[in-house]
Amino acid sequence: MSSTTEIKSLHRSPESFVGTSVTINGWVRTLRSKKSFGFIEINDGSFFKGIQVVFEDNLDNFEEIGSFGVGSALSITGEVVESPGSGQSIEIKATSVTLVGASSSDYKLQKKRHSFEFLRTIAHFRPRTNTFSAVFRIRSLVAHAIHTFFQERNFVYLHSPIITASDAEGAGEMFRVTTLDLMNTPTAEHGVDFSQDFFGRETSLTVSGQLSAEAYALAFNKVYTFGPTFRAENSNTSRHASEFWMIEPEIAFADLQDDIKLTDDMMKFIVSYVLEKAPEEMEFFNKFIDKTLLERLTTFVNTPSEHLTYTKAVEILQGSSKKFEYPVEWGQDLQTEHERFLAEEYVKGPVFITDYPKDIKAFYMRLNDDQKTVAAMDMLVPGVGEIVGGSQREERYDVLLERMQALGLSAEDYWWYLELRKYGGTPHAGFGLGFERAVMYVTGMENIRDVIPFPRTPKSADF
RNA sequence: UCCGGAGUAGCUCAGCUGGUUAGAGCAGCGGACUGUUAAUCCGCGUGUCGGGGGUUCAAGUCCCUCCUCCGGAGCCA
Repeated sequence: MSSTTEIKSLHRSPESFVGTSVTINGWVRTLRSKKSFGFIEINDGSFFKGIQVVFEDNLDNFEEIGSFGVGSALSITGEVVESPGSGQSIEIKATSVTLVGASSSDYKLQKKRHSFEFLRTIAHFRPRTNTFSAVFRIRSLVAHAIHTFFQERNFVYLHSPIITASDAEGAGEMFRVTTLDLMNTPTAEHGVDFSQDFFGRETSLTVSGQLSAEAYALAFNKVYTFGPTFRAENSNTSRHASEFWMIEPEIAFADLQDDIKLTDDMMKFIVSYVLEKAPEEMEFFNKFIDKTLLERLTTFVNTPSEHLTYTKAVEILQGSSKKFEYPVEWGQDLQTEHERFLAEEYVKGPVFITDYPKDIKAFYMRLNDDQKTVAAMDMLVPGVGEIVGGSQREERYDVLLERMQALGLSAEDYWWYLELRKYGGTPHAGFGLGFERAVMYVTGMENIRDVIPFPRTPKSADF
């Protein structure tokens, strides 16, 4: 195949291409043909914008070109010229237009506006639309930003296992992994005999890599995981998916304040990175998806984040004149309406809530000196809500064991996790960032299904 | 899972207190047009009215049930 030019490079330095001949490969977005000439807008996926191609009746397949449908794959060679039209600075005057892959008139992606709901039903075509082209380029950039952030700070990227032994994580319903014949399962005294299963025990898809990350943080000091996680919860919301990606850093010799600092630095790095690398996409989101997006993101990057303790947050909520559906009471978890009020109305920006009552938080979170709260933190952002959840981990063997016993957890199941506290344990902390929620925050997209290429949610695993 | 809303043409939607041949815009197709930008102008076609059951002389419209989707809540990231 002859060398091709990416449309992105045409847009980034148009002057340098004027007068030269280029070949581009891409898909037809719109095609308008007239009696003796016509226009093709073609997009190759390299850039948010496509390029306009002019074809005239001196081409031997002029008639045929006029009949190419939206979605056709074309290879076009031509001269880059300054455009006499007002919509673009340059265009390509075609010397050859070759049909690589035909489309047809029943192509589902029409040259008109479509609802996101409809586009979800044609998930294989939606990356060819402006919005999803931008979304998934940003998603890729956010992933790169995350790796860059941690690698630059000498964190080790840990691949935590995707198949895990069950009952060792305790973060929601899990998808079972088995090779047993479901029509004829071997049974033991108390149900299915998992000793005959592939791994000789009951296994599931991971719901969190945190426990693995803790072990590795106590060897490498600074690690992060970044991979898929699975929750079999019957959650039907715009913020939950059954399969999603999570970033879970873990740092040793560190406390909750270090953890918060890391979270804040990371989030600001991601936002700055995307604003710098994808200005066209971000302007598009600001114009068509959320008109306050750029203002919100630049404010976030340039403003120190707010911190509130849970206790203080409860006081604020109780003292506000706002009427809540659920009453606010110390000891109760904050409801979505409370979190939204704090982030969207009280702080008007991202806010860290720390030191929650121990009874509403996980067993591994470090007990504070007041014996009532734990060193936990949630980062709440306007629009998305909880985007990060983290904590300083309980490093004291006896305190951890006591806490597990109080919650009825088996020390046997967590034997290696407990051993980390017996041999060279240190104060350490970490957090989990929902990758898709970060993408939603950065793009302004409101439904998690629209920031995942092929989303898995309850009752939906098409494609 | 709970609460609320919706499902009618390829898409977005209208269709009144049941009434006989179910509508519009857009997309598509055909034609016109020397510079379009979601082009414009003229012409053309399009339906298991989400599935099943029921009430009725008659159901897109009323009732029951199931399914799916959307918004909110819970669970969380």
